Amino acid sequence: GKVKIFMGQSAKTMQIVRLVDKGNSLCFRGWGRKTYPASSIAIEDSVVCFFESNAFMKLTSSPELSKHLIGFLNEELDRAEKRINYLSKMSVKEKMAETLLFIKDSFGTNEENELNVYLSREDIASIAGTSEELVIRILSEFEKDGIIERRERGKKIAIIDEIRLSDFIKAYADYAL
Amino acid sequence: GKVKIFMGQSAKTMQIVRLVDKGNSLCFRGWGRKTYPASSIAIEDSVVCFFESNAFMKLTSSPELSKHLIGFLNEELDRAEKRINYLSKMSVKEKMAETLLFIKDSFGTNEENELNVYLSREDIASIAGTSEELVIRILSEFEKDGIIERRERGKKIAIIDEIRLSDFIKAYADYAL
DNA sequence: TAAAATACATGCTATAACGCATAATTTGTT
DNA sequence: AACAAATTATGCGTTATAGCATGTATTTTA
Repeated sequence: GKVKIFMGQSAKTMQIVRLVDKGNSLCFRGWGRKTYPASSIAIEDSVVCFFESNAFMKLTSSPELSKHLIGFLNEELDRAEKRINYLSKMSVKEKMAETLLFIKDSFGTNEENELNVYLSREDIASIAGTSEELVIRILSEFEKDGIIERRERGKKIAIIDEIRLSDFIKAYADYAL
Repeated sequence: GKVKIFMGQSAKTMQIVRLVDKGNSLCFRGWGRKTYPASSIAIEDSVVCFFESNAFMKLTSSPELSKHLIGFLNEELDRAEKRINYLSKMSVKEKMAETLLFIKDSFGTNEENELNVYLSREDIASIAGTSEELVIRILSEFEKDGIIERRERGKKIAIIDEIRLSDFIKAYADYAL
C-alpha cells in the first residue's frame, strides 16, 4: 500500500520527503548500507516484503536489475531536486499547488478526479513545508476559486482545474511534473 | 573543476540544487534519457569530458560500474532529501549554517579552514534558498559571534567554530552531514 | 449513546523574511 | 588613471507566514 517517508524526529522538524505507492520498493534505497537515514509510516494497510541483505546483494549483479534500479534512483533524484527548487522559492500558495500535483503524481486520481489517498492536513503541511493552518486556508481558497473540491467532509480532494494548478508552478521548471 | 547545478530559468526561480567537484561525473545523471532537467555552470575553469551515449550504455552492463553508479545515486538522493527537510523547515539563520557546512562538504576547506571555493553572495543565497541581503547580514552576524571569518574582503570564508554551526542544525537530522 | 479525543476551520497578532533604496567597496575596461 | 559595472553592505517599510487561541465538526473509546 501507500507509504510516506519522512525525516526529522520532532514535530517541528518533521518533513515528508517522499511518497511511495504499492509495488515500489522502499528497500531499493537501503542497498549496501547499515542504516537508512529516513523513517517510513504506512498511510494505509500495507504488505511489506523483506529481503535478506546478502541475497539481495547477489541479485545486484544482474544487469537487468541494475538498470532498473539506476532508472528508479534517477527518477527519484529528479523529483527530489525539483522539490528542493520548489520548497525554497515558492510562496505557500504555490507550494500547495505543487503539493496537490505531487500527491496526484505519486498516487493518482480515480474517475472522479479525486486523489487516491487520504492525507491529514498536517501531513499535507509536512509535504508542502508549511503549517496546518495555511493548508486549510489555501484549500478553502482553492475551492472557492473552483480549482478543487473537498468532498466527504474534507476526506476526499477532487482536482477540478488541474491547468490552473500547474499555472501556479509553471514558472519554476521548464518541463511538466 | 567545480560546477554548480541549478533549476529554474529566471532569477526569481533559480535555485542551486547540487554542487559537484572535480572527478565527479555530471553525466551520471544523464544516463538513458534525452534531456537533462537541470542546468550547470562552472564555478571555476573546468575540464569536462564527454562520452558518446551509446558507448556509455554498453559500459553500464559492467557490474562494477553499476555498483558504483548506484552508490553514487544513493548518496546524492540522501543529500537531496536532507536538503528538502532543511530548506522547508529551517529559519534563514539555520539554513545559512547548513549551507556553509554543505559547501564545506562539497568542496572541502584548506589548512586555514577556508572554504575551497569562492561563491558570490547571490550564489550562496541560491543554495540556502534565501535572499542576497539575508546572506550578507547573517554572514556578518556569524563573524561577530566568532563562528566564521571573512578574509580577503569577503572572498574567502573561514569556518572558525564548526561545532556551533552544526549546533544550529542538529535538531533536524539524527546523523551528521 | 455519552464522553473524550482527534481533526478541521477561522480570526488575530507578532515577527521573520523579503525586497527596495542607497551607499560603500571592489573589479573590470578603455 | 579614470570611469563604469558589479559586488558587497546597511537601513527600513511592507508583507507573508507562523503560531496561538478558540470554536466547530468528526471520529474513537468506554
